[in-house]
Amino acid sequence: MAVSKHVRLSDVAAHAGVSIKTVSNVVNGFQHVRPSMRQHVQQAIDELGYRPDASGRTLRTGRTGLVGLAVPDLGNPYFADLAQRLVAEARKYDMRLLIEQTGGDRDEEVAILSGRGARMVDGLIFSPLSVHDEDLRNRKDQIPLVLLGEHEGGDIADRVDIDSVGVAFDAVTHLIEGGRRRIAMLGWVGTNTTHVSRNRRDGYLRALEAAGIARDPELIRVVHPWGRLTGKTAAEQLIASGVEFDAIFCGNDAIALGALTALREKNFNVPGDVAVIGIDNIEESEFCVPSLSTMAIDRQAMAERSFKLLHRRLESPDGETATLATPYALIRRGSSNTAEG
Amino acid sequence: MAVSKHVRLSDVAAHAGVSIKTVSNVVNGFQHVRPSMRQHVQQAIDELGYRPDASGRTLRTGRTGLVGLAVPDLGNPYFADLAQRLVAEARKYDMRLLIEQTGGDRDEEVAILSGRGARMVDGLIFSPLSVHDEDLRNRKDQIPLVLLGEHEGGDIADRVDIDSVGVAFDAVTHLIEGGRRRIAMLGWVGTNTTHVSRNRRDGYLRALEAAGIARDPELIRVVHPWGRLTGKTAAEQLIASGVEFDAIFCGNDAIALGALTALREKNFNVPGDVAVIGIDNIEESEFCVPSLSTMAIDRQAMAERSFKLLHRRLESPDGETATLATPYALIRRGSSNTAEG
DNA sequence: TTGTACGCGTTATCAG
DNA sequence: CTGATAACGCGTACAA
Repeated sequence: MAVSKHVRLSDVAAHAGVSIKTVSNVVNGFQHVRPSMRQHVQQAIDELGYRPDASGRTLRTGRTGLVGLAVPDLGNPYFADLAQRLVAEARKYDMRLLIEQTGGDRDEEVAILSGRGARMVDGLIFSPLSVHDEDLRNRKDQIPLVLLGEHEGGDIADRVDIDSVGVAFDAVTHLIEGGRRRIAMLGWVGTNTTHVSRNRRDGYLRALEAAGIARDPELIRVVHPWGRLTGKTAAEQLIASGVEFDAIFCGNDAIALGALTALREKNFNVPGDVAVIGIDNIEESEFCVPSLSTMAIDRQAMAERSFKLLHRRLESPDGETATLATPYALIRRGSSNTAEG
Repeated sequence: MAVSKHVRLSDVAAHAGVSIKTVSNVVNGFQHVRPSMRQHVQQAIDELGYRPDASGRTLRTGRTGLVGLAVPDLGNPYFADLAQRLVAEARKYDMRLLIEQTGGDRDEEVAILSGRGARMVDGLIFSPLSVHDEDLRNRKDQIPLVLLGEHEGGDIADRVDIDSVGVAFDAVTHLIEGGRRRIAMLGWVGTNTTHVSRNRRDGYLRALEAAGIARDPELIRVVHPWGRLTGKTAAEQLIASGVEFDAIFCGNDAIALGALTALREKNFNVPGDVAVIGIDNIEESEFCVPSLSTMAIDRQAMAERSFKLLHRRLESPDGETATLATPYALIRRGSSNTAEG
């Protein structure tokens, strides 16, 4: 230890020959300080290299300037991109982001909801995967919460909503409009698990129904967890099962990229024999061969709206909760371009 | 406001009919507390829903339990993967990660080095891009610093080192051993900028020299910033320039993926006509067509060693600085497999 | 416009 | 083994 003690507000005050209050006024950019005094104090601050202490300030004001971001996995390009935009957005509000990874595990998600240990963040932006509505309602922590993703229950918290049913509906409808009738879905995970899987399956089924196409349970394949390798395996099993199919709708782009690999290895022509579409529009989808048609979900809008909601909630903690919808759009690329087939 | 005041240590103490110190002892798992007393206090804690306050604790102990991570860009899969591992590693030390994005901008990097605003982290893990040695030496902030990446100056701080010269040397030597002689490099950014570019160029040149191959300035192409699109453009310009080449060594995988796209569009056969190798081993490199040969840099080891160094420094702030080397290895894949050509 | 004094919630010292 | 009390650094009534 020993070497360098911290420079305190009182040290600056002593050095400048003024009171603590005056230094504090200068540091916090208070209005009514004489310019000459301001300059004098600023010089003392610079000379001593004073920098305000976060904990003292937090203890006094109750604000940390930190926002928690809880996502399943930063290694997932979708969440990495989202995190990047949220970090950038946070700076506009003079805040910083504390990252938590849940692994999509329910216990982990619940632990984070209850604030894991310490009141350290002013708010939490949370992209849940396995957590239940009751967990959300039962949470002990009272800090502002913004939920990202599937809209499930009622007005538990502010939300930035992704209409997965609509997204899936549009994706599958695009395949149908391309003349496909035997459309497989890769990405079912079972009834008891994530909303996102269920919603995307619902959208898939509704699109089939709207087009008067009968559903075939053989075409709905489990993928768990959602990833490139699991997607590839599921596609291989689909092929091996001998079921007839002319298109694959995938729960996300990672699954779709895995499916593309499987199809290529089995010498299927995409999109000639089989059309493929994913969801997320991760960067790679634009560059793979063939390029992957997908549903773009506006992550920049998600980031901006998350902080808009959070900021509003910090200003007035007791207002009504709000839900903001996230724009999405079909991206037509090679994997579903029947003109090329 | 109004609704829920925080539950303090003293509230628990009053509720349990004991002193603050005793409650604190229980909370912090102190040794010498009677089991019956411990249970009694724990019950009071649960009933009141008490949870310790981070700022008060920090103010007293001087520890925040937060570690800053400063990287150029989380959207880059390399840094996203690194961040993911660091977040996971942090939890083993009961710490959390605060993410900062520098954009590789020097001013931004310097600002983060001086602690931007508040003493809020116990240490900083920093992957610099543009910052100079003098900036590192001049930094005001005294918190423990772990530098990630190119080893440049002396013992400014603890380091987790990447031997970029050696990495590039191995990559280019692999191409040479495959019979290539006209090897282009995509990823030069000019003399005044990042160390990583300079070091990888040095490795490239040394490998050529070791094999007795003359260097050709025409083959060294600028790419800035390092990305997929810029890589593709640089490859297109290389092709358009009419220079003869039979291999491309790329500064990183993103550039290489862009180059692969350009080569495919111009109907080059990879690896038949042109072999390609990158650096980083991002996930996509394994799945693209043809799969991309690359140099794997052990990011898991980097994450573990970063925290090892940080922890050591927190324990003994005045010890000698250490530099730990990061393992790396050649990953042979389709893009350089001459047997397939 | 500037100075004084207090409290935010925690941990550490030291006496009992 | 437990209790009283003093810091930690800051912001802010309130007084001047």
